[in-house]
Amino acid sequence: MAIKHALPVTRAADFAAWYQAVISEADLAEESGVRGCMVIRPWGYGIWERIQKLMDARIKAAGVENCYFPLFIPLSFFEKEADHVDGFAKEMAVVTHHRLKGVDGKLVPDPESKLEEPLVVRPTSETVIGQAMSRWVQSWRDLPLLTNQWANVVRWEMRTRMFLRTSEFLWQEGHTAHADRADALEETLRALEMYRDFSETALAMPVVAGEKPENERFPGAVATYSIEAMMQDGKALQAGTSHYLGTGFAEAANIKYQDKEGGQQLCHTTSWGVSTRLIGGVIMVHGDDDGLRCPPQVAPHQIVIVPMLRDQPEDEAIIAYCRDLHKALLGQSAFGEPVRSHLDLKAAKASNKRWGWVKKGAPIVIEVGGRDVAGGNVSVLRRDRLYREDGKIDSAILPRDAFVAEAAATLEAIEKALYVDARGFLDARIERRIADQAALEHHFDADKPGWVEVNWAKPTGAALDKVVEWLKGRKLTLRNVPLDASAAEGACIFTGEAAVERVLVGRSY
RNA sequence: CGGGGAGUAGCGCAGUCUGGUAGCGCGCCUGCUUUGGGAGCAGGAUGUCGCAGGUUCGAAUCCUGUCUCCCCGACCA
Repeated sequence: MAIKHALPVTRAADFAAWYQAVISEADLAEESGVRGCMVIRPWGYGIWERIQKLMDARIKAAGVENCYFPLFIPLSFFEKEADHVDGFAKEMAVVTHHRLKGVDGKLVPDPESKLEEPLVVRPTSETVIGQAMSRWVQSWRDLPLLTNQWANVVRWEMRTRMFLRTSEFLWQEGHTAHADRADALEETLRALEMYRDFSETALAMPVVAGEKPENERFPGAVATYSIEAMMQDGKALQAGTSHYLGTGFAEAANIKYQDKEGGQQLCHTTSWGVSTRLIGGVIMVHGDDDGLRCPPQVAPHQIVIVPMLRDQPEDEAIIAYCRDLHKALLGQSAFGEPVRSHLDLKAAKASNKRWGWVKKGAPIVIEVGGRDVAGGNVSVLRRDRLYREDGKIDSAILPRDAFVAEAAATLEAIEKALYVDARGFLDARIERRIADQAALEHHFDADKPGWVEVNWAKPTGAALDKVVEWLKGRKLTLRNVPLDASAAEGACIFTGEAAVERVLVGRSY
């Protein structure tokens, strides 16, 4: 008998529709009525708050300090860095007036209130932070300058998708200034490694860290690095980026320091960020046909207790038993933090509550009925393995005390199981033996083909454009050059020249 | 931004061609029954038909404009 899943559409039937179903059925986010902008609901925002908390701790541990910079950036700041302008000019929201006026019952911008200089809503903050850095950095003793901000940014995207590409999104942007190239590059790679570790540890989402090819660089950057995660449809998602900006932004914003010899030197700057896009990645890496499977470290509630109430006198005893269980769980510690237990006392039918938490992806759902109370047991549902082999719900009856004692270890086991599954999926779908373009093209005819790692000569300029054009015709993109790839041997798959490194090719979001 | 599709109750839809004052399923509310579970029966509530104009005695329906969403493309840290 076919399993009756909680979602109206399966991944296999329609991956894009499934993705949207998870977001809506798990109450992660919804449409806002504003083009490209979403309302992030408590469960979705709760995941973001967990991401913030864990990432912020890592950022601070690296000696980076949080600040806050303005949402509005004067147009003139942007004009100073040519590549940066080119990169973002097409997608900026611009504020031109500061007052409205009633005309025929409608509110319109008051022509009298036109701004001398338009303000753009930040798409990223290199320019305005650079402005501050130029004041903060005077001497070599002020370096390195390590700052970060948690903020919203706006990019007027042509095509938006919940969490993956929204006009407004939430992120953190680290901005640092250094005395020389080596120090700045080290910071760039430190941030990249921080993202790799965070993604794989906290989100159980395996990634490939590497350097982006020239055509994929951040506008104005000298080098861009990324972590790339593989979604269950085989597409790549750029889940985090880190840029070495050279001295371009320092030049534009006049970030200079006096060195030990008394000379004036330009700083080398970096910037790096991860965003609410990570949540889209978690959905497409861990979700299944019953909804989200939320990694325990970022689950707002790790264990949800659902009392099986029947409007009968024994309900009181069940609730008391659940409260006691809830309290015992809160006293446990998993991943070095108190366990996040939630007692669901909402006046809804127990079975509906259970399926609601399954769809939201709560790692462990506990059901407690009269018989459990009598026997001192709990009924345990692990979200990472919902069904038994026969297709029935895999609900285990365990002694209460044993469950409590094992709860933290179980959460850690779930986190690990999610990672192992996703890692297996990723590793099985990186093809490294393809040596010519015909085979490359053929490979992507398959279902969920994943990525291909090939030799290439790292062409630049027009030669690179030609490669990118060829790939584009097949809906393919260059993802990154993995830092841990083996050395290239032989000819470039695209140009036939001697290969210098290995690059990942795949479809992407 | 170009091509295509769509907006009617919380959700999914019918009704639109052929204008006559809004309906179905699920969900929701109430009651009864049921009880290791995604229940059954009965009754009930919920809509300025995306928004704004226009045509008309009369508009969910016809016309114009506009907003939002989905798919494809272009674009895209």
